[in-house]
Amino acid sequence: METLEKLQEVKKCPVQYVVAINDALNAISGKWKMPIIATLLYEKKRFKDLQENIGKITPRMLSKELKELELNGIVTRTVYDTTPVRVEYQLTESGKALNQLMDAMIEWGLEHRANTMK
Amino acid sequence: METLEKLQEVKKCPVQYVVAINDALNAISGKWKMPIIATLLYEKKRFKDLQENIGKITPRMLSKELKELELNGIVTRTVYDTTPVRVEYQLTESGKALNQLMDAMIEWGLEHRANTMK
DNA sequence: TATATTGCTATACTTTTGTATACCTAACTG
DNA sequence: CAGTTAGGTATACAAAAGTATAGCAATATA
Repeated sequence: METLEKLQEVKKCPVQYVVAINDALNAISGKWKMPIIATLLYEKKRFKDLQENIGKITPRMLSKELKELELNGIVTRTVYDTTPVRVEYQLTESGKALNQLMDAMIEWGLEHRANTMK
Repeated sequence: METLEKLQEVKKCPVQYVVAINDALNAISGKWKMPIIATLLYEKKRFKDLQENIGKITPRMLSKELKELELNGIVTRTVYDTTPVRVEYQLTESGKALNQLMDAMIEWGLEHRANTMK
């Protein structure tokens, strides 16, 4: 019986699902990833634009987060060979698809507030 | 033009949405919340059951996380006045509803792996 | 009486995450 | 030629998150 339960659990949650959830968490966790992604959902932006849009973020954090997002395939960084150089950040397909995930979070969040207030 | 853009942004993302996303992030962020919630999705459990199911979590972390989850309305804690006392943890409606959010994360995660491998 | 189990808490520590402040290069602006 | 802008980096530090280890009260079990 115990073994059966374990088997059912395994059936319900294969390893790739765990990995998938982990990837998603890595994509959105932390203080600044959501603001950055949300800003880029609207349109691609330059470093300074992001800084101004987001507000209190330090250049160090913005730089660090953008690097991580790029490494994780959420954002692409394009350097234009103009003078002065322009650097543009935009969401990849995966990055844009986070929109759906944000919707699911909003849905849950609103419902949760409704639940806990009643 | 700039002001218009700002207005559009506000329209697209009202404050309650930001709050909702924040609530969702608080519910699922960190190393242990997902494992705990996933375990409880299956059925309500006692402290020791959770410890055994999850594996390497220390009692300190489990205790801390459960308290936080309870405070945030994700989990309820019930003490049965038996000898010895039994304490059972189970998901609230909001807690159970995180299932949908997990599905969205899995969907995104799988698609993301497919994207980045191609 | 000695040991085990449940449901934790206490203390001290390490690691990760985020902040503050200053600075750099290359170009352009007045 | 001093100051500004873009796109950052370097260094030091503070705060948050997580780990390791020990212990405790109340019962139950051998």
